[in-house]
Amino acid sequence: MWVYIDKIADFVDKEVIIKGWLYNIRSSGKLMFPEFRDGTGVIQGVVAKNGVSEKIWEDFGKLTQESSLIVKGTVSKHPKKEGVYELQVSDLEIVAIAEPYPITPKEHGVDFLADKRHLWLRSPRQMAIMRVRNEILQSIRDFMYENGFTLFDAPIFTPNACEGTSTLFSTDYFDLGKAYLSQSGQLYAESGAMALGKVYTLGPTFRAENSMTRRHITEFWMMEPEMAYFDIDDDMNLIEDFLSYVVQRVIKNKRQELEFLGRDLTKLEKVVKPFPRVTYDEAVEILRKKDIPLIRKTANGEEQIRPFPWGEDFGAPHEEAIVEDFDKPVMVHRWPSEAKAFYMKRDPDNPKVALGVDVLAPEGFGEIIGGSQREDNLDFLLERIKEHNLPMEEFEWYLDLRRYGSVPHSGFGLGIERLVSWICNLEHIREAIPFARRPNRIRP
RNA sequence: UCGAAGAUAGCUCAAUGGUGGAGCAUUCGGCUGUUAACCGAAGGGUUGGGGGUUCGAGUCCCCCUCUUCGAGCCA
Repeated sequence: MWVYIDKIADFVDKEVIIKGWLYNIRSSGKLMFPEFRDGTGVIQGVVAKNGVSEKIWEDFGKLTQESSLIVKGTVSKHPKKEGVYELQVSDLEIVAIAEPYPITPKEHGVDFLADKRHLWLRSPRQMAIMRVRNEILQSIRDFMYENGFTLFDAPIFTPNACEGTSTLFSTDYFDLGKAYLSQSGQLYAESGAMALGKVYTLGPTFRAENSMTRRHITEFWMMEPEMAYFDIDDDMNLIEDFLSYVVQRVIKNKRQELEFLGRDLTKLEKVVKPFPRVTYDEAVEILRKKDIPLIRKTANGEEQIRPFPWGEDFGAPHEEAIVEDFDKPVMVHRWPSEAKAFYMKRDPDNPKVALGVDVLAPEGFGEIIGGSQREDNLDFLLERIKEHNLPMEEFEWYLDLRRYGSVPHSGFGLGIERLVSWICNLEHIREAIPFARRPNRIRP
């Protein structure tokens, strides 16, 4: 009977068939200890020379790392290790002998592993990350579904630039000129919210930013909910509920994987609502008290250091300083409107700030969510589009949403790979997606 | 785009300006409880590319390419 390794404990003393690959093999004269993996786990086999036919013994001698095979044997408990099972092998069918495998059980450099990404994904660590990613995406879908959101897929080819064209990938689109790869589905989600009330998009987005950091990829997945009649506080309430649900569910269902990745679960267990809410003004106060300055390179290459001025965006050291006193995600809200996107609504109580919110993950993982209440007034929106020098004709359909029954509404965008990086405690975002796209890498 | 470090065997790394080595992987041999098993042997190199200094360059100098790590930008 064909069984998967993760279910092997149910088959002690029974004869089973495992279909998979050879992960490693050790031999000790008349004994061999092949390790089999099948995608669900790894199990050590025991092959005794006097327990199998001469042909099977010889066949095991031919096996190389990652050779594919089908083995038959009896499941037994490990003689020394509690809770560990072995397969007493009785038969072997070689499916394919693998050529010398480039990824050995020893250490490798990141560039080499990136070149062999299609094979690297077979290592236990990468498989654990992919299982956590799967759980994260499933829990997102479940949360949205159970809370009355409708999945509303946004197009990937777009004619317009949501926030300027400098960071867009472009391609030819028949007789219609240039098409751009979407960097956000938000504007389309807003039209969905006006139709269905609560919607979300979930799909790939693209940024042509030459950012070579551990937190950037050029193609990343984003989840963007958009809710009619939600103000900025409703938006933040949703963020709390949502993030708490996802993190706690991943801990519950993927504990083994997180532990394998060396994740400190006590830190994730603290991620339950409410989250601290810090206004931009308060955040600037924190930076001044902690003496974290703004450092800028001037035109002649000199470093200019000054106390953090109101109105500037936060860099990596600032985010870290703001987050370090908290053990939960921090919601920084009410940002200087000058620095923010055209669609954000100004605070009626203080027009200098926009009703935007950024969620900074703990432990220095930085921004994982950016959201806002949207400008619902047609005239203000027209002003903003002019101020930002955006092509008015491309936004006509978007302006219609304000012409035909405009309502207050809010939403946010969540970077899936950054969430995966944080939950898995990854050094680099390249491990958070099967095939990371970065400015210097498009293969494999 | 800027700054720093780096590129030597399939991989990870050594090598005062003076005959380029080791571990793993591969091949062969040994071992009946191995755990990144171990022991023995073998094969494996245009030292990223180009130019220069020198009796002699992996090593020093210049140019280029690529990589890594930071910064900026952002999710």
